[in-house]
Amino acid sequence: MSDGGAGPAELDLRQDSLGYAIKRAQVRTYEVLFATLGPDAISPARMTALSIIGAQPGINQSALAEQLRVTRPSMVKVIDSLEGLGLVERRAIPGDRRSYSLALTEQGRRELRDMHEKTRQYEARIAERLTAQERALLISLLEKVAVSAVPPSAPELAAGKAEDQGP
Amino acid sequence: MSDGGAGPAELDLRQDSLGYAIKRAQVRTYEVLFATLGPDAISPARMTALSIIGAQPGINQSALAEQLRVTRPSMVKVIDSLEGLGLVERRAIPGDRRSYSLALTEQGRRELRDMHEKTRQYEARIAERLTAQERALLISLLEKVAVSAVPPSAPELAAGKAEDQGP
DNA sequence: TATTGTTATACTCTATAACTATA
DNA sequence: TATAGTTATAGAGTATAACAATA
Repeated sequence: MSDGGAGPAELDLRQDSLGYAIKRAQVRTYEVLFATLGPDAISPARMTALSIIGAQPGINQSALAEQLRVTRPSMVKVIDSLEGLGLVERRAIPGDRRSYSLALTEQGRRELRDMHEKTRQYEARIAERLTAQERALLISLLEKVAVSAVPPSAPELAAGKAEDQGP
Repeated sequence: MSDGGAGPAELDLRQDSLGYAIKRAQVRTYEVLFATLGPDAISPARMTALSIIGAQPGINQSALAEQLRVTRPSMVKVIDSLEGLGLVERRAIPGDRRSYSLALTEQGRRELRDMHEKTRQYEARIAERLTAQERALLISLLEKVAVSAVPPSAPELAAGKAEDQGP
């Protein structure tokens, strides 16, 4: 084959690929998310951080970093920005002066409620072609993928390429 | 609520969220992908570019950029790196000296075949908890999400935050 | 004029390594 | 010694703007 082709579609990596189907859906949902939230929205990782702090007030940065799957240094910047926006507070903990207790400010709670309303629209849009049953089924099937086993030594290998967990 | 909490889990953005379920599954599949491919693998975007060039030999950079959903300047770097690795060639087109005809080299074809074998393992791993029927169902449901309508003016708003399309 | 590819530049996000303070 | 947070630095990936060559 002198034209540089690799032959028929057998070698098309996108053909019958669950991984590709997930990635494509995720890219599209992010397009819808950004369009729904508007240009001034905080990033998905920040949204999730805000949501976790709201749901688990008092959590510290290390535990939050673990849940978001980012490193501690990366977490610092996220909290810095959320604090700079007046959405989150670092509060001193009486018993342990090494760490902070993270908490939402009043403005943070307002922002979270507003985000919750906007993400309801977003959720409706990305599921517009699904019945309620299909949507629930899709979520449960995705859960099964999300708990698939990572091969040995995977965390290390994947370390440099990880992505944050976002809505 | 003086502890900074936002109330009960109603405001947990990750609760009953299709968007979050998709993102979580995608993050996990990438962990498995990187672990399966090993540390020296080319990036998912490069893999997809290679696959598209293999399936559509002669495609030019602009058309490829469109399929990968990246800008032309970004495409230049991807092709530069694939050419630097000896996997892809820019060939002159007799009729139009503005653009190149992209084609795989022999090494590029070998690389693509090798990637195809590795991604088979990867696909098996991420689907390990699914039956064949569930896997097919999941893909078809994800397709419905991937074609969900982007709200008005979405492409512009999402432009600065887009991600590449990967396997 | 429109299209293709390129360069220059900058931004966001993430990581690793080394450090300080505290336990 | 171990843990929490921080700083400094670097790398990958993406974008926009401006430009040259060609159609």
